[in-house]
Order: sequence, then C-alpha cells, then structure tokens
Amino acid sequence: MRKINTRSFVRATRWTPREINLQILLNLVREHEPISRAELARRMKIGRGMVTYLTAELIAQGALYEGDTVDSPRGRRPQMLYVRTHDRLVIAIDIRFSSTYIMLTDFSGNSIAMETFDTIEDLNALVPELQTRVRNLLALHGASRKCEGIGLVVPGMVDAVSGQVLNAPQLGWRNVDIKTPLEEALGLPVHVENAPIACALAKMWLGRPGATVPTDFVYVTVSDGIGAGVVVNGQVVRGQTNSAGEFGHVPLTADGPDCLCGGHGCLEVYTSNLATVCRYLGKEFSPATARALLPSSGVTIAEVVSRALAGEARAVDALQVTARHLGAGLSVIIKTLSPTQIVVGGEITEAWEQLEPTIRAEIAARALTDMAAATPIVPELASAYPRLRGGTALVSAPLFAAPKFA
Amino acid sequence: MRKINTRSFVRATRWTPREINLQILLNLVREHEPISRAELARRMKIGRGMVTYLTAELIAQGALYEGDTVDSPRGRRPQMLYVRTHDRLVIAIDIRFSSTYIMLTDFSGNSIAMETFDTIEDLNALVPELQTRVRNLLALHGASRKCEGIGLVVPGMVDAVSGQVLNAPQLGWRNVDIKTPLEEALGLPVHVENAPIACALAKMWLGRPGATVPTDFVYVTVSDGIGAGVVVNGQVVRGQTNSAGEFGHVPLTADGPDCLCGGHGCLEVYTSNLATVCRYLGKEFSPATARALLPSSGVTIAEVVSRALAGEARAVDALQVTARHLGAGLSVIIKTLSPTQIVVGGEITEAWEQLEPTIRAEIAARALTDMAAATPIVPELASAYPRLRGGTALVSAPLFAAPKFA
DNA sequence: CCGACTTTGTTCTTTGTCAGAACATTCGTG
DNA sequence: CACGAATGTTCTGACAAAGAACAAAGTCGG
Repeated sequence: MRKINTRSFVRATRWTPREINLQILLNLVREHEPISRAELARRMKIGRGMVTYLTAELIAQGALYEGDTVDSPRGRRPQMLYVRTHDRLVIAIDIRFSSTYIMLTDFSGNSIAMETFDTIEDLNALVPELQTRVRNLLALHGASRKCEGIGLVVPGMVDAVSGQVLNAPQLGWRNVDIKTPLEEALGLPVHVENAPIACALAKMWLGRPGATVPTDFVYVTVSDGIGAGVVVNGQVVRGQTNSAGEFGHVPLTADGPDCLCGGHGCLEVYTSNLATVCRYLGKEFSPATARALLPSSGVTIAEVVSRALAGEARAVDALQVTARHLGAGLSVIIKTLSPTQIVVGGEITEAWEQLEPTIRAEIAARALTDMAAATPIVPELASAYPRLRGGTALVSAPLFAAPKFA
Repeated sequence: MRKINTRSFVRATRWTPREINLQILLNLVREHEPISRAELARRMKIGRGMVTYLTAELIAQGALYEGDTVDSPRGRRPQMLYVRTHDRLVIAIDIRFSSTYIMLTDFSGNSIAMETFDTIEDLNALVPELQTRVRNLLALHGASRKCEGIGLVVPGMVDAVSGQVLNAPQLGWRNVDIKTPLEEALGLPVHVENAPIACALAKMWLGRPGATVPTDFVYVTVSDGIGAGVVVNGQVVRGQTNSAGEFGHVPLTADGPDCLCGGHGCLEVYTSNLATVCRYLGKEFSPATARALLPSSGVTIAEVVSRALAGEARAVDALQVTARHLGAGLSVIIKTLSPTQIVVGGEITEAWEQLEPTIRAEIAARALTDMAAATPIVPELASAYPRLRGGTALVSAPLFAAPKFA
C-alpha cells in the first residue's frame, strides 16, 4: 500500500500499459532467457499476438534479439529470445583509498578487460587519467560495440539526484562533482554511487540467471569502515540526506573506543579491517593510531585472513572477535529491518568458514524470533569484484527498472 | 528505481491508465478539497473532458460528491468536488494491556462516539463483547450512514497477509486469529495491525489537509515497550517476518539491565514507561520487578509526567534520564534510515518541553552530519488518540492507495 | 508419403479508452 | 444585451489491447 505523492506524480497516458508491459516482458526475458514468445504469452497471460507486437518493438530498440529455433516435443519449433548484452559495453570504475580499478564489462557484468592504477585524489589530474585509460580500453576491446555509459563507485556519500560526492573521507572529497567533468571528457553518461549501495544494486540486478533474487535485503561491506546498502521493496533506501545505512556507527557499547564519527563503541571500531589488524598486532585500537601504525607494520587484512586460514592462533582469535561483534551488528539490522537476507562483502569473507559459526551464534543469541535467528547471512567474495559489478549495474539497471506511475 | 518482481507482477491492461488516473484524481481532491474540475484538469495536465469522465465514475462509486458552485472573478462558476467522508463510518478499536477503546469515526478520522471497557484477553468472550458494543454504537449514531469496516489495533506483531496476531505479549496472544471471528460476527471487513504501524499509517493518511505529509519517516511509540512504524517511499516496512522496526531491542550498552527479549541494555529497558516509573521510584529496573512493583506502588507514568510538569525534582530527573537514552535510540534510527522526520508518541510527550532539549542535544552529539542532527523530532500527544486514528486509517487508506503495477 | 494434430508465431478485426476539438453553460462587463 | 472568459459536457478520431482467424512448421501414425 503506497501513498500517492500529489506534488510529484506521474499521470498515466494511453501509452502507459504499453510501457509497463514492455518492461515486464523485458524482465521476463532477462530472467528466463532463452524464452519463446509463446512462453512469454503464457507467463504474462496475454495473447501471442500482443507478444509479437511488443517484442518487435524491443527488438527494434535493440533491447532484445532473436536466437535460433529450438527443438520441441511437438508442434512448430519456438524461436528463442535473448536480452542483448554482449555487444553493449559498460565501463565500471571503482575508486578506493589506495588503488583505482577500471573494468570494461558487457551489459550483464561479464568482464572483458581490467586495469588498475594508484588512486589520484586531485580531480584535475584524475579526470584526464580516466579519460585516456577509458579511451584506450574502448579502442582496444570495444571493436564495433557501443559503450552505453560509465558507472563510478566511490567510498562515500553521494547525492542521488545530482551525482555529487558529498563526503568521501578516504579520498578527502567533499561536495565534489566528478560526474560533469567526466561526462564532458568522454561524452558518455556517468552514474556515481556509494560503494555499498552499488554492491547491493549488483546483487539485485546482476544475480546469476535463475537464482532467486532478493528484493528486501541489506548488503554490508566490511573494509576500512562498515557500510550498508539497504533495499526495501526492491528499492534502495537513501534517506533524507543520502546517509541511510550507516550501521557502522551504531554504538554497540556506550563506553567503547572512540570513533572518527565522534561517538564511542561504534560497530566500526570493533569490526573494520583496521580494527581487526590492530587486534592481530595486539594494539589497542584507535582511529589515529591505526592510520599511523598499519602502513608501517606492513600487515594487511588479507595477510591476517590468510594466516588465519593457515591456522595461526593469533589471527584466528582476532577474526573471531571481529565475527562476534559483527554478529552483534547484524542483529541490529535484523531487528530494525527484518530483511530476507544479509549479504556480507569484504576481504574477511575469504575466511567465512571460520567466521560463520560465530556470527550465527551471536545472531541466534540476540534474535527476537526463531525466524529472525534463521535470517540467511551470505558472504560475497572480494574476488567477484562486487564494487565493479555495482558499477555495471549503475548503467544497466535503469533500463530494466519498473516504470514509475501514480 | 524499482526492480520488477517477475514472480508476482501485475500486468497492465487497457483499463490501467484509467485506474491510475482515477486514483491520482481522488488523491488530488483529498488534498485540495474543495476543488473544481477545471483545476483538476490543470493539475493533472489533462483535458477537462477527461476530468468530467473520471469524476463521473468516482461520483457513481460514491467516492466523491459535488458541492455548491462558488464565486469566481469571471466566467462560469466552478462546481466544487469533495471526498465523501462524513457519511462513511469506521469502527476503530484499540486493544491495550488494561483497557480497550472503541471509537466510531467518519472516513477522515473525526470522532463521533467513543467507549472504553476493561480488556478481555479471552477471544471467546472478547468477540461477543465487541459485537454488541459495535452494534450499539452503529445503531445509536450510525443513522443511515454506512460502516465500511473495522480497524483493530493490537500491541504486537501482526501478519500482514492473514491478519493473524503472531505475538502480543501484553495480551498473552500467540498466533491468534481475531479477524475471522469478528468479521463473521459483524459482517464487516476487519483490518488488524500492529500499533506503531497503525500510528504511522494515521500520520501518513489522516494528516490535516494542507499539511505536508511525510513519505519517509519513523513513528516511535513509547509505552510499556518501545515500538516503531517505519515508512520508506510512502510504504510501510514490514520485513520478512513482520518484525521490522524493533528498535526497542537495539542494545545501547552491552552490559545493561536484562530485557525480556533475552538481551541486555536494550533501548526499552531504559526508556519504556515501566523503566521511567521504576527510576522515579528509585528502584533498579528489571522486567520482573517492574511488573510486580508498579501495580502495587500505584504510580503510573501519567502521574510521573504530571509531577514533572509540576516541577517535582525526582520526576523531572527520571524523565531527563529517559530522554537522554531515547535520544541515543533515535540517533540509531537517524543513522540507519535517515528519515525526514521522527514522530514520537506516548504519555511522556505531555512533558515534551522538558524532554525535547535533552533529546535534541543527545541526537546532535551523536549525529554524523549537520543535516542528520537537524532531523525534526515531532511529538504526538496521547490526547489525539493516535492508535484509534490508526484504526480508521487501516480501513480508509486502502481506498486511496496507489494501484500496483509492474 | 500423406493427412491429422499440435504448437508457435503473425495478421486482422473488434472494442474501448484517451485526447482534443467543438459545443453548451453561466458568470461579469461595457 | 452582445461579448469575453471561464467552466463543464459531448462528440469524434486515433490508437492500443484483446482475441479470433490464419499461416507456419514441426511430430506422429497409418
């Protein structure tokens, strides 16, 4: 039950049913590809004539294409329909604290080529660098295929409407508009988004075909900070100030270690990668000491994880404590949003077999109901490049999204 | 950007634009009443002919009615349209721990008559009692007006689809189906809903005409427990298990007092009315002692509030501590959902002038951004009967909700 | 090999709504 | 009292949805 906003509604016209049904059809093909017109007609409960009509338009638009006919037990052999993905390209860019990743993918997120370079914080240097690299990538691998846009993923708050980066502390960016100069430099539409939200979008829109895709879930990223992309009713929750999902700064204790946010005992000071590495090194965690200590120590979270996997007791213990606090944090999410699942991303997921029992036990101990205790917690490995997949989703998803009416 | 759920979509038909535009029209009348056809045509950017056609259908349905013509500076005098509310009745029922309230209202929530009786937990006795009382109310005040349904508000989790009360600890109900027997007894549709959600629905659907109605907010109820109704994008968030919004059991400290939920240091053990009264009495709070102590002490939360308003230091202090913790709890809501406003309901709001500065200060100290710190916190007085208004909204809102497509 | 049957896909006709023009109504004004 | 201006109604054309009829392309059994 949704309330109509009488200040910004979209009135239906004579072509509205067409728009809606085209979009439903497109999504049915996406999720059941390959699929025949007759099967689509059955699923949509419309006549085959209508399907012919609608598919013709989508094929003309270049959204679908016809494949071969396939065998059928009897009767005329159906002609299969596919979503056009392989010759529609997307540039996904993931800007992180130390490195920036650029990936050329097709429309469904398959990687074609990837590059990395040291992150450049200065916009005046970054944009030309991106410009040459993107042009090279497209010249080398683009062939005759068209690039449909750029998805830029940033570790910080992004304004959904303008695409401005409101605040990205790791890059020192505040109210930075990278969208406009990049669009001018490359002549392609640029979509900018916060990393956890982009990861959530990838999960929702680029799931493996056939897999049940959740429409109510939370994607929690564990890296230098803790972020979350919240999806409710198949829609991302941004909140009034684009700052929804800051579960990293929910306090677990009133008197815990100080946090950069000004609070104390935030989830982040117990479970961020910085905190885990500090714990491994046997040092008290504080944001200041962590920044100073870690680079000099030469120990990274990946190192801690691999030592834990190798069985080193100190590393295992450090991760166990992280898991316990993470479980406490996730149970806050379960209590407040009751999602159908929680996806956890970040380097520590490589050691998921060690973490999971502890996380689950912690959640079970704190859950209000049995069903809440059983909320699936799903790891996503860093090797799947979730942020870059998110970049692709930023460009491709809008073309599959539900039209907005009323 | 919403994802289409390909397992449960609603296909558009030839009548879809009509359905959508009828609903937009109805809502425009609701919010701008009285309003003429010509004005509606301008607001919807359609021809006046279309408006005549659509309003004729709504008038035939009994959703609108024509009022008098009014003066205009020049030209033909416009004929005003109104939403039919005064002769469409709703029975709102609020079942609470000690008392049950029944209110007969019109469609927009105006009270016509009200009754109270001691709550009966036994369903076999409760349903006949409600049956006779509702029949009497309708016979006395109903006149020739039609009652459109019953909105039943319950302190506990309710399954959105079946209307079953899954768990209402204050009433000792577990998987209780009150909807079916009540519908059979009275021959009217019955809508059952959890109290904080019902309050949120009332806020969204029965706001004063002209007031800006929020579509992203959280309604927090402070009573024997802490509950919350979460509204995102104009839709209530129920979560997988109808247990979203349990902010009352978010822990503020890891080692605080035990809570009934099995956790420790939950928001509820610091800010519920039981906790506040215990604090006033100078007793350590625990759920068991509170239940035992409070009835014998004879002190209620209303008493503590009125003593605080009279300036009694102990009462003022008890409420200040509650306010401090409540501020901490609300800042969790702000961080995780970033709503455009938070509405606080419950007896303690009578002392809002004392509470507000403390709550605001606590939120400001914990907020991540200036805008988050400025999130409006709005009190709703118990004297406005928010739960009963919620009961009315349960019946009337569905008739104004946006149709679901794609 | 051929006709009966089955299923897919296309084309054509009917139906009903949207959209906009034309028209009727009702007021103020010179 | 004609005229302009605004509101409200009616009429007509255009066009998409719905569904029937038809064409296409296969299997199967005799």
